[in-house]
Amino acid sequence: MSKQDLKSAGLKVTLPRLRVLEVLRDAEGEHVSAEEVYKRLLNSDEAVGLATVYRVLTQFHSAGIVDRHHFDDNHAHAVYELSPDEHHDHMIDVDTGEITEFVNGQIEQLQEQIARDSGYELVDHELVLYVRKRPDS
Amino acid sequence: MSKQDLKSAGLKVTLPRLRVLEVLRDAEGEHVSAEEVYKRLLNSDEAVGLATVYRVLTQFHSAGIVDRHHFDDNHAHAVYELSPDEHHDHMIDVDTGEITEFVNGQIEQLQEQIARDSGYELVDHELVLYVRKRPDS
DNA sequence: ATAGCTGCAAAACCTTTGCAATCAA
DNA sequence: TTGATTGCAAAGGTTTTGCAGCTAT
Repeated sequence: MSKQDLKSAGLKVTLPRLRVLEVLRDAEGEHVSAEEVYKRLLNSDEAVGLATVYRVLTQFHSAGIVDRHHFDDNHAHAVYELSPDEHHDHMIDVDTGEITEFVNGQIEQLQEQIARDSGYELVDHELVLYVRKRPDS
Repeated sequence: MSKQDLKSAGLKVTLPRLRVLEVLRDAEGEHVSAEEVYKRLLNSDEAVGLATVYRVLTQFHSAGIVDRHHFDDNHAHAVYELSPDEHHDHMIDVDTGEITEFVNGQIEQLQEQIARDSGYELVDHELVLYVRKRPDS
């Protein structure tokens, strides 16, 4: 239950935080910016200030509740998604901007190994493939 | 020779562009921001306007002359490096900010395969490992 | 000659912050 | 009650853009 997620992160259960969580849950599979979260809340009963959206998303990120990405497409702005149970990576169509998610255990394993071989432990990682539709053969 | 690189990219050979190239070449192994390139040129004979540095770096990036990264560390600014002959990935120490480069053919191959299996061709990719020094065992 | 390039200052953009009022615990 | 949270507006930092003058070809 989401209220519990907030409490265990040391965050008080407030309406704005629940609203942001709600938007993220409804955005399943999408990658939304702070601005986008803000806009989606404007159309609902209880709006939330943009500054608060930014603050809440940052707190969620620190708490491991959401993942943040800086895709090279969206030059400037960060996008967020609820942290998935199973980690996944991203593939972005450079022509359409469409984002596909994928999971590859072998790559995950290799990353662990590379870090270990260099005397590190892997804390996090980000893999993005920029791709283009292959002409039909 | 670098002048030729510019010409084949459809860019006129101008002093500002050569200066930026020079800074990037001298920064071998570093990952420098536009601001940083600008600063390094201030101390030289021929300074270059900050706007021009941004424009030139963007053009170089489009031309494939430089790689651009948005590491999650440098929250805001992008960093650049001359495109290496052999592609490499990055490992960032989350405590110190230190960046290490590495190459792993197996991962490269898997990426190609993932893209192909989804009907895409791989245009580019970005892999960053966020790591922490392992306590000595 | 002329299309492209540059510098400057201003604008655009995303994100953070100060502060007074409000709220959860 | 009281420290945390919020909204607003202002500020901050990076990057882009308009424009008049300059330059490479």
